[in-house]
Amino acid sequence: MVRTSNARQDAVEAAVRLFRTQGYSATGLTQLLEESGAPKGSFYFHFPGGKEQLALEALQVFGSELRGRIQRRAAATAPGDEPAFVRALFEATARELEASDYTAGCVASNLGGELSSGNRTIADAVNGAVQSWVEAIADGVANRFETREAAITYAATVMASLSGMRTMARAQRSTAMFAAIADVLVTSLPPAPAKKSGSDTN
Amino acid sequence: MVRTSNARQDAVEAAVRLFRTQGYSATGLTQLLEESGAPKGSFYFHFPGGKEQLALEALQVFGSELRGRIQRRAAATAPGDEPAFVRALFEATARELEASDYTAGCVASNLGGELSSGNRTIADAVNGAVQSWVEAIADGVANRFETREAAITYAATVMASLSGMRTMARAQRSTAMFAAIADVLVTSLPPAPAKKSGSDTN
DNA sequence: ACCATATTATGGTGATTGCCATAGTGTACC
DNA sequence: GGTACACTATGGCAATCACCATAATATGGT
Repeated sequence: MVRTSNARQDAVEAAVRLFRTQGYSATGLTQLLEESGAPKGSFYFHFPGGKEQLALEALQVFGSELRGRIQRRAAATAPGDEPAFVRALFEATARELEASDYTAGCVASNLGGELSSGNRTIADAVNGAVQSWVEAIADGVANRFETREAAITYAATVMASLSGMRTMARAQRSTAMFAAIADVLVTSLPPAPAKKSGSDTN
Repeated sequence: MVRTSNARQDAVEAAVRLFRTQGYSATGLTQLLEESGAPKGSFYFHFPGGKEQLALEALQVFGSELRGRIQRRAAATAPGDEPAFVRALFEATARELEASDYTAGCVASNLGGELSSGNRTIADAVNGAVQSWVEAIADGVANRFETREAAITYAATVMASLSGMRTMARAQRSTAMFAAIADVLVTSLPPAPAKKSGSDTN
């Protein structure tokens, strides 16, 4: 119960929202604090690391939210249902884009594009978030692959496609391609294994 | 030879370079003009539309350069060599990233991420560039598909994966995944057609 | 009631942002 | 040699940038 103040959380949530729609550099601290309702006076009390610290926390929050959503879908995927799992990932992204009128970008993608070249700390955090999503996707398709490495490779392909499609769809203001592209990726999913139950003794 | 001044071209080239590594908002006009050697006094003479016009021209230049590279590879692709074409696209992106020490981002991706939500003009230009790349990729794999639509869908998948992988690789400072991901996409390439020569009368 | 700490207000720092008006210089053509 | 036009220098615009020092206030535990 310690102390009560939602200023910190408000600021981070606003950062997530704004970094998604306009990126890092275009988002000023003033706009951020105004929209969040958080007081300006306490910003450097809560975030002594300044704007960069805020970005790291926003990345963390956005990262684990998305990871949670993927993990939930992966856990609900029965052996054999992997195609539906892959399709659901694209479907969910498409719905989110439509619901947001194509403003829902990706924090990791935006921060990465602007800061990967010059800020190793942020680059590492971006990479960490992305890798956690890849792992979660790999969990959802693991049954189709013999090695973890192969599952990771496939999951990375799905992740890259999702990220790239999000960017393309935002510019195009259309989600028309999502379903068809999910089909392409389902095509390269290996057939379900014979389940080591018996008949394949060699 | 009308007039001679490379100020315009210098500015656009610097814009391409800087928008690739740090994006739009993080790139100030001062930095841009300093690095390009172009004089500050004539900026609004050459670009009355200001920074946005510069962005549109940078997008145009970057877009047609990349399209040219894809088209050249597509034209050099013999029927049956489509897997090599797809692999070459990933290979080229990987080499470019390594050569630039992972600073070589994508102008369209960066401008899209920062401005798609609020600037329809830029969003349309981004979409135009991306669609031209998709078309060019589709030309390179056309032999494997019965309809143009199917080729475009596959090409869009490749494009999205390339874009997403570029972002991921920049944050990770590694191109280790590129070859394996190209393999995944080659897997979902349909087999070469029987070449309407004879044996398939039905 | 008191103290320690958590949180915020206020007001300002210098630097930089994109943009522009005005004046001037260069070169080409007649 | 003079006119027209392409180009650039200069200087400054108001606005915003991230950041911070200082002081005031709120709120907890004791």
